[in-house]
Amino acid sequence: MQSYTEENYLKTIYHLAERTTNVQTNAIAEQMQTKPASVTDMIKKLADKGLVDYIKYQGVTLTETGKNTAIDIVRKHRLWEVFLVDKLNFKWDEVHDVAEELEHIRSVELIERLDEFLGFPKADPHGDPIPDKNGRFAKTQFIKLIELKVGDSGTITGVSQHSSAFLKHLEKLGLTLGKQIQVSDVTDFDGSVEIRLSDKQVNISREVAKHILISSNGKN
Amino acid sequence: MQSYTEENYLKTIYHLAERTTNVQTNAIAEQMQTKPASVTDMIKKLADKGLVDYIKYQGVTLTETGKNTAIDIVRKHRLWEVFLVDKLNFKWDEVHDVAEELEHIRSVELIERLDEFLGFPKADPHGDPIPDKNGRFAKTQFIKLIELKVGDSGTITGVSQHSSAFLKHLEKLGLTLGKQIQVSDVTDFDGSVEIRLSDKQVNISREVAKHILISSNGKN
DNA sequence: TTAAATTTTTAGGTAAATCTAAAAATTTTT
DNA sequence: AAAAATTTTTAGATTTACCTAAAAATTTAA
Ligand SMILES: [Mn+2]
Ligand SMILES: [Mn+2]
Ligand SMILES: [Mn+2]
Ligand SMILES: [Mn+2]
Repeated sequence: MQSYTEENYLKTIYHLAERTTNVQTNAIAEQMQTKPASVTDMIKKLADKGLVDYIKYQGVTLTETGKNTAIDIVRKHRLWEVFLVDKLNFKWDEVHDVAEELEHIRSVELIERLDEFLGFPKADPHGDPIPDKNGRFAKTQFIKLIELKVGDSGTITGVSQHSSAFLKHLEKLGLTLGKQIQVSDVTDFDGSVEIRLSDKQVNISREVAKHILISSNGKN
Repeated sequence: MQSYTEENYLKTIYHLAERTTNVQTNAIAEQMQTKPASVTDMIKKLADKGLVDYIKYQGVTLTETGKNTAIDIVRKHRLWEVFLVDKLNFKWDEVHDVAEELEHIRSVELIERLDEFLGFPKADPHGDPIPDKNGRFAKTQFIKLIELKVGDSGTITGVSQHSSAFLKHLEKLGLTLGKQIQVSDVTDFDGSVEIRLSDKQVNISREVAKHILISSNGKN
């Protein structure tokens, strides 16, 4: 049984490992809003518990057990987010912090029943896949909107930035999950992207386009 | 902002104060499954924070702030219990431990929306009243079943014992909330009570009868 | 291939919530 | 009103999760 803190470290390491091969102390510290020295302390503890493999100065990797634990927390986080949005009418930009607390509630029964109550959802409100109770989930194949060429089209299926400001911005532009889009132009001046939606046309900065994930309908 | 531990202490003191006027260190220790020395430490801290009034060797009482905080936790505990039973199909004997964790989730918005989602319930699965968002709730007037005389009837509206064993026992006997009962006999030998239900007759020990709460339909 | 910059670890400490053992205060019993 | 029993507090430690400052290792740049 892990403390909330240990669980948060495992989750952070898991997410960092999705992007980089070897996860560095400083990266963990930044993510956890703590100091590198504290991270080193915790890594040693997690290593003692067999949750991470650790060689001094070489970063960490999750062990099988550690990875399973992390995935379980991710599962809980995402299921609670679905609950908050689908059942309690929260907006997609309001759920993260509460889910951050709820994910630590320890009851296998609770999560299985919640999953069922929600209809075994496959993705959370941000398009992220929800692992099933055995920790399995499809590795979704997204393309960043920024990578599309003029004329390409697809469906918004996720975001790679969960800040409230970003999500609110997308909402205002009508760029929400499930929306069908087509890139109609890329501005020479600043690289901003012109998007055609079913009913309107919007312009988004490169920065925004980087964090919108598209499931492509192939080239057009 | 209080820690989970502080919240649990406040809630325990609140519940003990419902029964006794001055709440003793040892009583808190027993309830919290900890040592009296630890309780003294925590009481001092709560007193420093203005959540309890404390005079050495004289026990504690909650301040207005302390009491409001405690009631808020009780509200959350009971709302989550309703959620677990009504929405996730938990039995009334399965919800306590999970609610014990959920009650500490800190989000005013979450609880208000949960309350609404549940239809603003007035009582939890054990018949205990749920404070509204201003901390107000009707002080329910119960009679213990043990206090009824032969011939008296009423409705089961609560229990004063939340252990799984006790609740399972009641369930097996068909003595659940809302059931109409009449005392048909009190056994001379062991004081056990004979109860008439709509469809059957059951016998319960004095110990069980002490913990069933009845809203009386008056004498009969 | 040194020197400089960066990353990571170690050393030593703090605060919260516990504990045990022993002392002090209060209450109950003779 | 003593003595005995009970309750409560104090003293001194421990564990967890942090911290700062400084040392050590690694990586990058000159
Ligand atoms: Mn968290
Ligand atoms: Mn999410
Ligand atoms: Mn609790
Ligand atoms: Mn209850």
